Amino acid sequence: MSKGKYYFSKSLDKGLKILALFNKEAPVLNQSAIARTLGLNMTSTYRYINTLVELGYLEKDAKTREIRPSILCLLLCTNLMRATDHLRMIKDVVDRIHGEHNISIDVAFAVEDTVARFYHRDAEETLTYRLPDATKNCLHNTALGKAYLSSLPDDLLAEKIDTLVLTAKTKKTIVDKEALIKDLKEAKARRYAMTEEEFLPGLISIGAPLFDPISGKGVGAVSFDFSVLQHSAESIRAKYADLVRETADSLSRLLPPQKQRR
Amino acid sequence: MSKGKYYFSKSLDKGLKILALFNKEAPVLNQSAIARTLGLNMTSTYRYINTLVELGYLEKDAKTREIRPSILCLLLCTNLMRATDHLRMIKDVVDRIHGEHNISIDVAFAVEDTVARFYHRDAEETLTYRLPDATKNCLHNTALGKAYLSSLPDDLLAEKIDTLVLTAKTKKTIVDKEALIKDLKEAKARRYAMTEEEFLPGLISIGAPLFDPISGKGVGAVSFDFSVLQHSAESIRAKYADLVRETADSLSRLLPPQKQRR
DNA sequence: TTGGCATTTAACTATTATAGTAATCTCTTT
DNA sequence: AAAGAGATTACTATAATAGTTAAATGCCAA
Repeated sequence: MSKGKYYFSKSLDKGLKILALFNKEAPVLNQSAIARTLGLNMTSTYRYINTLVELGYLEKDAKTREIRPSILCLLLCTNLMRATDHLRMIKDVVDRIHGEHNISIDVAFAVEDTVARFYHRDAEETLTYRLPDATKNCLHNTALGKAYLSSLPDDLLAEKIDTLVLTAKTKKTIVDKEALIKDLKEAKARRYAMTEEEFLPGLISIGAPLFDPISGKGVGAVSFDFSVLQHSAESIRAKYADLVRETADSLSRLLPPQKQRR
Repeated sequence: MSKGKYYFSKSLDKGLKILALFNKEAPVLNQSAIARTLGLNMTSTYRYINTLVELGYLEKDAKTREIRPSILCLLLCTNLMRATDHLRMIKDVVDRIHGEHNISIDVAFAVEDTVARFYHRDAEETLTYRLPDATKNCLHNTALGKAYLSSLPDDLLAEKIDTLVLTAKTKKTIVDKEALIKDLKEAKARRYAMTEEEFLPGLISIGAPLFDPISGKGVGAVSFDFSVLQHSAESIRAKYADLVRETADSLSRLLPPQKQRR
């Protein structure tokens, strides 16, 4: 076993990778698909699936052999989600700002190449604590993503940008890496980022980064969203730049101290 | 390796057992507590925790060494919960009944000795899809629990009852096993169960069991809850017995086919 | 500061679990 | 009935883990 990975359980890794395959788009899978996706052979795949079935986290249709997360799995998830309940305080802050200013608000965290939306509030939305939509490929074209990127130190930013594929969601999306870096530098200087119809036509957003309260590292962002029909970019800057920065600061103070990677 | 467990990964089992330790009451744990609870030695505990930390599902406070589920873990949970989205249809049915009759409704599933409440709707409650409260020790004193028990075949019921501890939540709680069995037989015959202040003084509930649409096995229950101040047991029977049975039937039709255990 | 205590991490192998091949079984389709 | 795809089982060499022991680290009190 390689020295650095002496305290790493590959079996656990694989089992969790199987669980992580299930989502809204793939609520049901079969063994072959799992084996293929993870690059495992059928026997190992069978072993891990069987383990998860025996433990009750997955269930297998007796006839079709289709595999899906079970009710027990949901229970596990719920408990885990309850364990991170500090995040509910985020909701309270967002609700307050939303109530006072009647604006659409998003809070998201960056997890590897994904932006995980944690809380979202807008006009017709009355759900509470409706949970993350994970969106890939939006670091360069949303205020959330750009605010987060602007929080990174130069070396890490360069590294991230390097791996990004700047897909053009709209005509205004920034697709040139140099231009993006320039935009992010400006955002960093003024402590907020803006997107003007770079993600969706008609959508203007202003966002500020969230920082881990202990380490000071950027971990996510908060953004306010507006329609071009109601607001111009200039009026948004004038009216909301301070608010979005203050909101980001309030939220940052609520965050759980971030992980230490060994 | 014992023959029957040839296809069972102990490592995955242990890793998941660690994850399953976290909940609202225990949002943060340390290595010793985990080792103690699971009966693992420190090295193995360290290995699995370390694996989960490296994978990003847990995070460890650099100073205090406290361990907690991370944002990535929440993301996993959310995805898994989204995968079981058929359960959202349950919400729709419950909302409809709630809207038409303005009654408090609970839907729960039995998972081993636990009743996991899936959806709950009452007067002041406007949350959507607020997820399970797992409650132990309520099979004998709630309409949900009794309805579920009444759905079991005699042999399985006898087995369950055997392991139950009939704690007296109120003066009216049935604490005699023979009396409980008699009560459940009546419930089975009329296809609904009732509790009259057996769980909480002032609370009367009527519940009907949910059955897996394929196997026909009992998997949970739905109940309506009333206050003694507004309703008598007799009026509830007269008014809601049919409705609760029909609701249970509607919900049963929506359930995902249940797991097959090998 | 030092020493004592508790907790965490690391090194080290015997033991055990797992990977992967190949064989078998079980459906589905033709 | 035959062919084929997917799932399951048997079987071992190989790789991973358990558990012992030891070292490091952090914490607290003197």
